Amino acid sequence: MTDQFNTWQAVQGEVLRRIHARDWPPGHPLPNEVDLAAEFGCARATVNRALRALAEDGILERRRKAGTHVALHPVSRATLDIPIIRQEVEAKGKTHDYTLLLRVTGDHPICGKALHITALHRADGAPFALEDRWISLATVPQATDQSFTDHSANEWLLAHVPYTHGDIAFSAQPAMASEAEHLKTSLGAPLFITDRTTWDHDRPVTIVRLSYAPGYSIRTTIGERPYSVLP
Amino acid sequence: MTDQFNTWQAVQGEVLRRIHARDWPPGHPLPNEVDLAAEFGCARATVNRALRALAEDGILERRRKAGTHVALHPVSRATLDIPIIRQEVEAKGKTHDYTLLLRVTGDHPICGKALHITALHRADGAPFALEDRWISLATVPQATDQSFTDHSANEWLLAHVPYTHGDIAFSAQPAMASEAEHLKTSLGAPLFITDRTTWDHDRPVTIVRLSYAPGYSIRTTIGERPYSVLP
DNA sequence: TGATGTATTATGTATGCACATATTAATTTC
DNA sequence: GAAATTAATATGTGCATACATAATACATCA
Repeated sequence: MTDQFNTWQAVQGEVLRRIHARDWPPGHPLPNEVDLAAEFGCARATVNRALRALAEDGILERRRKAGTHVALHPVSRATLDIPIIRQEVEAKGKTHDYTLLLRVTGDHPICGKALHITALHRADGAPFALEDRWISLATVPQATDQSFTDHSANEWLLAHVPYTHGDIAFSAQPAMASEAEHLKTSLGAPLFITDRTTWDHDRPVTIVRLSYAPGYSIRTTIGERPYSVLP
Repeated sequence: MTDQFNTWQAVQGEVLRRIHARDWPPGHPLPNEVDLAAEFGCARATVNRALRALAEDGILERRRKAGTHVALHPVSRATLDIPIIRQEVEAKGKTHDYTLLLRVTGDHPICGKALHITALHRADGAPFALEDRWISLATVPQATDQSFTDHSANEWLLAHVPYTHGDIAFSAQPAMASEAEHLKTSLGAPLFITDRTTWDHDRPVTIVRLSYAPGYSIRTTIGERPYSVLP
């Protein structure tokens, strides 16, 4: 016990320091929790807390009995916060504006009988994103009562309809005629697209495609963590 | 204590169930940890573990003294795993192939004196992604000794050079002349772009732009979690 | 030799307790 | 009445202990 590291952040900082200093290079096994706890002069639970957090970030790999190793290929694990569009626009210091373009009922291969909505989001008056959404009426019958003229379906759904899980895909697609028209860009211009499907257990809730105006990007960070909290 | 929920997963499942069932709608306060522990018949630490995990996922918001509330706008929090390109290609069941196109030294506004590398990644022979990279020679002098003809800089850096943090941006950009040529697509075609910068403390390590061939998308899921692990 | 069962081991997690800390609410002071 | 002080409270975290569980390593047996 050369030093005292008695908070889990301090332990985590010291482990990170050793990894960065290449005392423990990629693939290298760490001492077991009991030994580390003895060395750091803290409880095993504290070491566990620190190592578990690092494993969740993809920096360490842990297997029962096999022990803890520094990840061989430390996949950059980034956390994306996907806000509602109004918040996204307002976070840029611009005013959000919303126009409903279409609201009809129709059939969708996944949603079944569904409300089909198209809307345009603007930031300071300029086109920001085009929303093309299907809301399953089997799962969300109360959507029929909503006009979606004042507030976006995005926001109303989050606040009033629960979901258990979903999936998102990001891609780059050429602007189709309707997209080019509403986003005031040229046909075939590169658009950043997000396709999202959300479910409540096994029932589809909504399927939405957001086409962002040219110049849009999403940003995030990797490995940003309190570093080396010395005791 | 109506029922016994003595694992943190069981507690988490029950809390999620109540949120989804709208017993606790968005913005609603939860009972404090002591009361929940009494109700669930478990230790407070177990409740804490469950609620902390939900807060990390953005489902709950917790503040000391103020208590725990169901998130008002449960921002979809998605975790992206950004693998090295070889793994990404091989995960699709294709064979990865790599060609170094350029390797010169030059100056970069952020990296300073740097190694400039351009390379093409292929999947089953078809262009997959174009890599345009600067490696700071002040931070990574040993890069000079690497030819980068056999293995990608991507992989070598991860295995041999530590970094503490970085940032990533995703966007859609029209193909420039060199991109169109190497990715065998037309000028101005929509490309999915990732720009990444990594740092070791305050020193830049590498700056890389990956331009993916048309049709590429990244996918992830939200809220995918073991649900309702009953006791 | 090869398959199978068993012991060992490192992590995973529950418990009860204690104290730390942030933040709100109440109270006092000017 | 406003500002500063104090008290109350919910979460945050540490510790020691115990047992659970997964996975490896070893021994056993056909």
